[in-house]
Amino acid sequence: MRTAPTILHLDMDAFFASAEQAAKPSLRGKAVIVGGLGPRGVVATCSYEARVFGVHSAMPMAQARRLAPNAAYLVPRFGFYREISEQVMGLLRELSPLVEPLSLDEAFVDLEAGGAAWDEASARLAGAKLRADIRVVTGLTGSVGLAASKMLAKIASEQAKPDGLVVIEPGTERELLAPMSVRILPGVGPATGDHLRRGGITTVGEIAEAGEDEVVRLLGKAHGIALYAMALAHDERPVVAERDTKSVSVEDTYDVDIHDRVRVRMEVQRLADRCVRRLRGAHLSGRTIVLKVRRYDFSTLTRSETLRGPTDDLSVVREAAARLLESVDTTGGVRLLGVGVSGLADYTQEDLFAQVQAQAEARAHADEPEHRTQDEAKESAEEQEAPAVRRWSAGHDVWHAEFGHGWVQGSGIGRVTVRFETPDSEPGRVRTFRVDDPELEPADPLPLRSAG
DNA sequence: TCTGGGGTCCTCGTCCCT
DNA sequence: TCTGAGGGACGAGGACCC
Repeated sequence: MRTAPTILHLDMDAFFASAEQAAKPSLRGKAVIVGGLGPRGVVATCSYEARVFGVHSAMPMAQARRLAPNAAYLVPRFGFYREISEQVMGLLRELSPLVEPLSLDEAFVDLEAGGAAWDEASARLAGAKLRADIRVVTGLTGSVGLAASKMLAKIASEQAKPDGLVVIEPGTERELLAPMSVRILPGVGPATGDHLRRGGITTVGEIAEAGEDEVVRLLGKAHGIALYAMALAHDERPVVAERDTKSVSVEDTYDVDIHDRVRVRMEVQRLADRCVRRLRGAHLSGRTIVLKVRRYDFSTLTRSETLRGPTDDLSVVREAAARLLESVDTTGGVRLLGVGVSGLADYTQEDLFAQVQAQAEARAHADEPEHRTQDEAKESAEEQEAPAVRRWSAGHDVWHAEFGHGWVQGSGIGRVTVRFETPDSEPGRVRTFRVDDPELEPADPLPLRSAG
């Protein structure tokens, strides 16, 4: 255990919503909710103004609309968020080579490894400078936690939210943790929380008092031992810069349950195609094919098949997925289907013919980004469905020959409403066009800070 | 009032081999 | 040939995280 708070955890504040507010002056200070807008969508992130109404992440969108009917509802734009994220991660790497991104908006940094800090004062300084730099480069705010371990640094950044910096001084950890809910510990979700509560444990201090044997009895060996250590503020997990991908998967939730078996088969084939494209994009192949089915009643089952060797062959994955589907009863309807590949290798043992074919197909999809992260799948789902009639997604950027740069505020019954403004303009005017207006075209997001 | 998408890790049961 | 123990691979599901 290190003796200085030199592990930094950065968490961008309401990241997707803040990025949208920065890009769209008319949304600043307003309730903004980003997420799936379909009938089964959920909230990905919402602005602090929306949280006042009780809206929060993972809430069904229908419920959010009831709580905050006048909020701005936007579809996530992962490409845009990724660009901002890369700028932020760049700032983190200036502090240390040991940066562990957890998602687009979160990361750990080992300040000691980079020589950026060695004691509390220097760590505090590095954290403050980072927050200032993020604001200059992106215009957004991030919260910073500093502590002697990853777990505590994360708890500190949670306490710092929004737009703050909190240091947990070594030696004060157990005292700080004791009164906190067990849910603060990593790995304690609703189910584990319930188990502990039934055992009479609701706070971190009570886990420490109960003793390791009791916690193991309640939760099982691996989980129990790990959690007991966390409750004593023991967390030796290092900051790891590079992590190998363990699996690649795609899944779709359908607006309406699918009952037709033929359609289910077709969807599984489509998902297999998308999965293989992602796999090849990352130059990977895998041995185990997984089919996921969520039925009408939300019960979820998976079926998997392990091949003799790794593959990235489309027909092999398609056939395996189709075989797996035959063992699943879908009468009653399915709301979600997914196809995944695990047991990954960075090469295949297939014959040369398959390799050549793979390369040919990869070239056919050369317009896809080379490496995709989990966040990009949602985006690709939309890219997939290039419709015959142009579809304008709420929040996406557009260009109009006469009025210039704007974004889609809403669309329906043959009309699309656009607000014309840019990150550094005043809140703009709204105009409505026909969805097939030839002067209107999709546009790339503008940078949040003008160059120079 | 319903519950996304992409991941990781763990547990448990089964099967097979020694 | 039968029986049991132990371990590894595999398959399924649960929990959790962002």
